[in-house]
Amino acid sequence: MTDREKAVLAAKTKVLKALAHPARLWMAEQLAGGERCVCELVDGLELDYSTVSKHLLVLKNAGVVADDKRGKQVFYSLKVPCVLNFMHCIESVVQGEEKGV
Amino acid sequence: MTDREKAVLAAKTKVLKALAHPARLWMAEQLAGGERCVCELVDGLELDYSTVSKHLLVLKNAGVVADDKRGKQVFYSLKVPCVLNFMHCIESVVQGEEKGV
DNA sequence: CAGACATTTGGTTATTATATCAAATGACAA
DNA sequence: TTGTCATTTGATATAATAACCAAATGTCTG
Repeated sequence: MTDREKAVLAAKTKVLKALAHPARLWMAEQLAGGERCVCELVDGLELDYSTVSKHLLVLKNAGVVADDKRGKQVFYSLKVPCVLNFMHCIESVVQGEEKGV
Repeated sequence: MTDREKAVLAAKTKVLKALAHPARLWMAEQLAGGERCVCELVDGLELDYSTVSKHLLVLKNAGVVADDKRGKQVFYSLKVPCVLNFMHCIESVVQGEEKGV
Protein backbone atom coordinates (compact mmCIF):
# COMPACT_ATOMS: atom_id res chain seq x y z
CA MET A 1 0.00 0.00 0.00
CA THR A 2 1.45 3.38 -0.97
CA ASP A 3 1.51 6.36 1.35
CA ARG A 4 -1.07 8.06 -0.80
CA GLU A 5 -3.41 5.09 -0.58
CA LYS A 6 -2.96 5.09 3.17
CA ALA A 7 -3.79 8.77 3.33
CA VAL A 8 -6.98 8.31 1.31
CA LEU A 9 -7.99 5.42 3.52
CA ALA A 10 -7.34 7.48 6.63
CA ALA A 11 -9.43 10.35 5.29
CA LYS A 12 -12.38 8.09 4.53
CA THR A 13 -12.04 6.52 7.94
CA LYS A 14 -12.23 9.94 9.50
CA VAL A 15 -15.60 10.57 7.91
CA LEU A 16 -16.94 7.19 8.98
CA LYS A 17 -15.65 7.64 12.51
CA ALA A 18 -17.27 11.03 12.70
CA LEU A 19 -20.64 9.46 11.98
CA ALA A 20 -20.04 6.36 14.07
CA HIS A 21 -21.43 7.69 17.33
CA PRO A 22 -25.11 7.73 18.29
CA ALA A 23 -25.16 11.41 19.21
CA ARG A 24 -23.36 12.47 16.04
CA LEU A 25 -25.39 10.24 13.78
CA TRP A 26 -28.57 11.57 15.29
CA MET A 27 -27.40 15.13 14.71
CA ALA A 28 -26.52 14.37 11.08
CA GLU A 29 -30.01 12.98 10.59
CA GLN A 30 -31.53 16.07 12.16
CA LEU A 31 -29.49 18.33 9.92
CA ALA A 32 -30.78 16.46 6.91
CA GLY A 33 -34.05 18.25 7.64
CA GLY A 34 -32.39 21.66 7.59
CA GLU A 35 -30.03 23.69 9.71
CA ARG A 36 -30.26 23.65 13.50
CA CYS A 37 -28.73 25.77 16.24
CA VAL A 38 -26.61 24.11 18.90
CA CYS A 39 -29.34 24.78 21.44
CA GLU A 40 -31.83 22.62 19.52
CA LEU A 41 -29.36 19.78 19.34
CA VAL A 42 -28.61 20.06 23.05
CA ASP A 43 -32.33 19.91 23.80
CA GLY A 44 -32.84 16.87 21.63
CA LEU A 45 -29.87 14.93 22.95
CA GLU A 46 -30.12 15.84 26.61
CA LEU A 47 -26.37 16.19 26.86
CA ASP A 48 -24.60 19.30 28.00
CA TYR A 49 -23.37 22.02 25.72
CA SER A 50 -19.72 21.14 26.06
CA THR A 51 -20.32 17.55 25.00
CA VAL A 52 -22.48 18.51 22.04
CA SER A 53 -20.06 21.19 21.00
CA LYS A 54 -17.21 18.70 20.91
CA HIS A 55 -19.23 16.25 18.87
CA LEU A 56 -20.04 18.99 16.40
CA LEU A 57 -16.37 19.80 16.11
CA VAL A 58 -15.66 16.19 15.17
CA LEU A 59 -18.27 16.36 12.41
CA LYS A 60 -16.94 19.68 11.22
CA ASN A 61 -13.34 18.48 11.10
CA ALA A 62 -14.43 15.50 9.07
CA GLY A 63 -16.05 17.85 6.56
CA VAL A 64 -19.56 16.58 7.20
CA VAL A 65 -21.15 19.74 8.56
CA ALA A 66 -20.70 23.48 8.23
CA ASP A 67 -21.34 26.11 10.86
CA ASP A 68 -22.61 29.63 10.55
CA LYS A 69 -22.63 32.07 13.43
CA ARG A 70 -25.53 34.49 13.37
CA GLY A 71 -26.03 36.73 16.35
CA LYS A 72 -25.89 34.82 19.60
CA GLN A 73 -26.39 31.49 17.94
CA VAL A 74 -24.43 29.08 15.79
CA PHE A 75 -26.32 27.16 13.13
CA TYR A 76 -25.07 23.88 11.75
CA SER A 77 -26.00 22.37 8.41
CA LEU A 78 -25.21 19.17 6.56
CA LYS A 79 -22.51 19.72 3.99
CA VAL A 80 -22.76 16.32 2.35
CA PRO A 81 -26.36 15.26 1.82
CA CYS A 82 -25.31 12.03 0.13
CA VAL A 83 -24.28 10.81 3.55
CA LEU A 84 -27.92 10.28 4.26
CA ASN A 85 -28.36 7.91 1.31
CA PHE A 86 -26.12 5.55 3.11
CA MET A 87 -28.56 5.35 5.95
CA HIS A 88 -31.01 3.40 3.82
CA CYS A 89 -28.28 0.94 3.08
CA ILE A 90 -27.42 0.65 6.74
CA GLU A 91 -31.02 0.21 7.64
CA SER A 92 -31.14 -2.85 5.42
CA VAL A 93 -28.20 -4.27 7.35
CA VAL A 94 -29.85 -3.41 10.64
CA GLN A 95 -33.10 -5.09 9.67
CA GLY A 96 -31.20 -8.21 8.66
CA GLU A 97 -29.65 -8.19 12.12
CA GLU A 98 -32.97 -7.83 13.87
CA LYS A 99 -34.38 -10.84 12.09
CA GLY A 100 -31.35 -12.80 13.26
CA VAL A 101 -31.89 -11.79 16.92
CA MET B 1 -36.08 9.65 22.19
CA THR B 2 -37.78 6.31 22.75
CA ASP B 3 -35.92 3.13 23.62
CA ARG B 4 -36.68 1.76 20.20
CA GLU B 5 -35.24 4.85 18.50
CA LYS B 6 -32.16 4.49 20.63
CA ALA B 7 -31.82 0.85 19.64
CA VAL B 8 -32.07 1.66 15.94
CA LEU B 9 -29.50 4.39 16.34
CA ALA B 10 -27.17 2.03 18.16
CA ALA B 11 -27.52 -0.59 15.45
CA LYS B 12 -26.68 1.89 12.69
CA THR B 13 -23.76 3.13 14.73
CA LYS B 14 -22.48 -0.40 15.00
CA VAL B 15 -22.32 -0.72 11.21
CA LEU B 16 -20.55 2.63 10.86
CA LYS B 17 -18.09 1.79 13.61
CA ALA B 18 -17.34 -1.51 11.95
CA LEU B 19 -16.28 0.30 8.79
CA ALA B 20 -14.55 3.15 10.61
CA HIS B 21 -11.10 1.62 10.81
CA PRO B 22 -8.52 1.68 8.02
CA ALA B 23 -7.88 -2.05 8.07
CA ARG B 24 -11.57 -2.92 8.07
CA LEU B 25 -12.47 -0.38 5.42
CA TRP B 26 -9.69 -1.70 3.20
CA MET B 27 -10.96 -5.23 3.65
CA ALA B 28 -14.51 -4.19 2.77
CA GLU B 29 -13.22 -2.58 -0.38
CA GLN B 30 -11.27 -5.70 -1.27
CA LEU B 31 -14.32 -7.88 -0.74
CA ALA B 32 -16.26 -5.67 -3.11
CA GLY B 33 -14.14 -7.33 -5.81
CA GLY B 34 -15.18 -10.81 -4.68
CA GLU B 35 -14.55 -13.15 -1.78
CA ARG B 36 -11.10 -13.44 -0.19
CA CYS B 37 -9.54 -15.88 2.24
CA VAL B 38 -8.13 -14.58 5.51
CA CYS B 39 -4.63 -15.32 4.25
CA GLU B 40 -5.01 -12.89 1.35
CA LEU B 41 -6.21 -10.16 3.69
CA VAL B 42 -3.33 -10.82 6.08
CA ASP B 43 -0.87 -10.54 3.19
CA GLY B 44 -2.39 -7.29 2.01
CA LEU B 45 -2.54 -5.65 5.40
CA GLU B 46 0.73 -6.87 6.85
CA LEU B 47 -0.87 -7.43 10.24
CA ASP B 48 -0.89 -10.72 12.05
CA TYR B 49 -3.63 -13.28 11.78
CA SER B 50 -5.06 -12.65 15.20
CA THR B 51 -5.48 -8.95 14.51
CA VAL B 52 -7.06 -9.52 11.11
CA SER B 53 -9.29 -12.22 12.49
CA LYS B 54 -10.60 -9.90 15.17
CA HIS B 55 -11.26 -7.15 12.67
CA LEU B 56 -13.21 -9.61 10.54
CA LEU B 57 -15.26 -10.59 13.55
CA VAL B 58 -16.21 -6.95 14.06
CA LEU B 59 -17.40 -6.73 10.45
CA LYS B 60 -19.27 -10.00 10.76
CA ASN B 61 -21.02 -8.99 13.97
CA ALA B 62 -22.12 -5.77 12.33
CA GLY B 63 -23.68 -7.80 9.50
CA VAL B 64 -21.37 -6.40 6.85
CA VAL B 65 -19.58 -9.60 5.80
CA ALA B 66 -20.29 -13.32 5.71
CA ASP B 67 -17.81 -16.15 6.16
CA ASP B 68 -17.65 -19.56 4.57
CA LYS B 69 -15.24 -22.24 5.70
CA ARG B 70 -14.04 -24.50 2.95
CA GLY B 71 -11.31 -27.00 3.76
CA LYS B 72 -8.43 -25.33 5.55
CA GLN B 73 -9.48 -21.85 4.59
CA VAL B 74 -12.17 -19.38 5.52
CA PHE B 75 -13.51 -17.14 2.78
CA TYR B 76 -15.13 -13.81 3.50
CA SER B 77 -17.54 -11.95 1.27
CA LEU B 78 -19.35 -8.63 1.36
CA LYS B 79 -22.93 -9.10 2.47
CA VAL B 80 -24.06 -5.54 1.76
CA PRO B 81 -22.76 -4.23 -1.54
CA CYS B 82 -24.60 -0.94 -1.11
CA VAL B 83 -22.01 -0.08 1.51
CA LEU B 84 -19.62 0.61 -1.30
CA ASN B 85 -21.87 3.23 -2.85
CA PHE B 86 -21.23 5.29 0.18
CA MET B 87 -17.56 5.38 -0.62
CA HIS B 88 -18.17 7.64 -3.59
CA CYS B 89 -19.99 9.99 -1.31
CA ILE B 90 -17.17 9.91 1.19
CA GLU B 91 -14.64 10.46 -1.52
CA SER B 92 -16.38 13.70 -2.37
CA VAL B 93 -16.00 14.77 1.25
CA VAL B 94 -12.38 13.73 1.26
CA GLN B 95 -11.59 15.66 -1.89
CA GLY B 96 -13.23 18.72 -0.42
CA GLU B 97 -10.93 18.34 2.57
CA GLU B 98 -7.84 17.96 0.44
CA LYS B 99 -8.56 21.19 -1.36
CA GLY B 100 -8.82 22.90 2.00
CA VAL B 101 -5.42 21.53 3.16
C1' DC C 1 -20.54 49.59 30.15
C1' DA C 2 -23.00 45.76 32.79
C1' DG C 3 -25.69 41.71 32.76
C1' DA C 4 -27.61 37.71 30.57
C1' DC C 5 -27.44 34.17 27.35
C1' DA C 6 -25.19 30.87 23.86
C1' DT C 7 -21.34 28.53 22.93
C1' DT C 8 -16.51 26.78 23.26
C1' DT C 9 -12.24 25.32 25.70
C1' DG C 10 -9.41 22.89 29.34
C1' DG C 11 -8.81 19.46 32.66
C1' DT C 12 -10.03 14.98 34.76
C1' DT C 13 -11.66 10.54 34.98
C1' DA C 14 -14.01 6.41 33.19
C1' DT C 15 -14.84 3.62 29.26
C1' DT C 16 -13.76 1.44 25.04
C1' DA C 17 -10.64 0.00 21.06
C1' DT C 18 -6.34 -1.73 19.33
C1' DA C 19 -2.08 -4.51 18.66
C1' DT C 20 0.72 -8.04 20.08
C1' DC C 21 2.07 -12.40 22.05
C1' DA C 22 1.05 -17.11 23.35
C1' DA C 23 -1.76 -20.89 23.27
C1' DA C 24 -5.91 -23.57 21.44
C1' DT C 25 -8.72 -25.53 17.67
C1' DG C 26 -9.60 -27.73 13.31
C1' DA C 27 -8.53 -29.73 8.63
C1' DC C 28 -5.72 -31.94 5.60
C1' DA C 29 -1.46 -34.92 4.08
C1' DA C 30 1.85 -38.48 4.85
C1' DT D 1 -1.76 -40.83 14.17
C1' DT D 2 1.55 -37.27 13.80
C1' DG D 3 2.84 -33.08 11.77
C1' DT D 4 1.80 -28.87 9.55
C1' DC D 5 -0.70 -25.05 8.00
C1' DA D 6 -4.74 -21.73 8.57
C1' DT D 7 -7.37 -19.65 11.70
C1' DT D 8 -9.44 -18.25 16.21
C1' DT D 9 -9.34 -17.26 21.21
C1' DG D 10 -7.48 -15.34 25.57
C1' DA D 11 -4.74 -12.20 28.13
C1' DT D 12 -2.50 -8.01 28.65
C1' DA D 13 -0.66 -3.35 27.86
C1' DT D 14 -1.32 0.82 25.43
C1' DA D 15 -3.79 4.36 23.22
C1' DA D 16 -8.03 6.76 21.83
C1' DT D 17 -12.87 8.42 23.10
C1' DA D 18 -16.47 10.25 25.83
C1' DA D 19 -18.83 12.68 29.62
C1' DC D 20 -18.80 15.92 32.99
C1' DC D 21 -17.52 20.12 35.53
C1' DA D 22 -15.62 24.66 35.77
C1' DA D 23 -14.03 28.53 33.58
C1' DA D 24 -13.41 31.50 29.35
C1' DT D 25 -15.12 33.87 25.19
C1' DG D 26 -18.19 36.46 22.48
C1' DT D 27 -22.72 38.86 21.33
C1' DC D 28 -26.72 41.01 22.20
C1' DT D 29 -29.94 44.18 25.26
C1' DG D 30 -30.74 47.82 28.27
